[in-house]
Amino acid sequence: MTEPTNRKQAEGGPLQDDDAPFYTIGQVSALLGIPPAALRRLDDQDIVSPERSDGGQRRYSRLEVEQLREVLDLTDEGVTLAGVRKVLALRRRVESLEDELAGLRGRDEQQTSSA
DNA sequence: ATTCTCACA
DNA sequence: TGTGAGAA
Repeated sequence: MTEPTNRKQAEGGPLQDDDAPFYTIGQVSALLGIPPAALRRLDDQDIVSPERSDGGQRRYSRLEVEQLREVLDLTDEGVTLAGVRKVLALRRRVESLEDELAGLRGRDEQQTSSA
């Protein structure tokens, strides 16, 4: 294996490895090449809001860093923060609809196979 | 040394 | 969006 396969399989919630490692705002800003102030803006605008630890400092997870990359792609293309928020809302909407569809599909398979 | 909030241009 | 003051 060339990659650290430490991925959990069946976890009972949003408590995965991608949510565990927390980066400081400084690390993330260096990693993404954007000023800390920009990260704080994103948090204030409810686009990517990291958890806070002890003294109220932002702690970014891997997942949030990835979300940040997506946001940067959009803003680089000229999408405003308000627009990004809408894109994110639509993205969540699609996910929930996909889940709902998966559920309906499962129910339908029961009927179809017993018909 | 870092990060936080708030304010200003 | 970037910068700086002042506190933690």
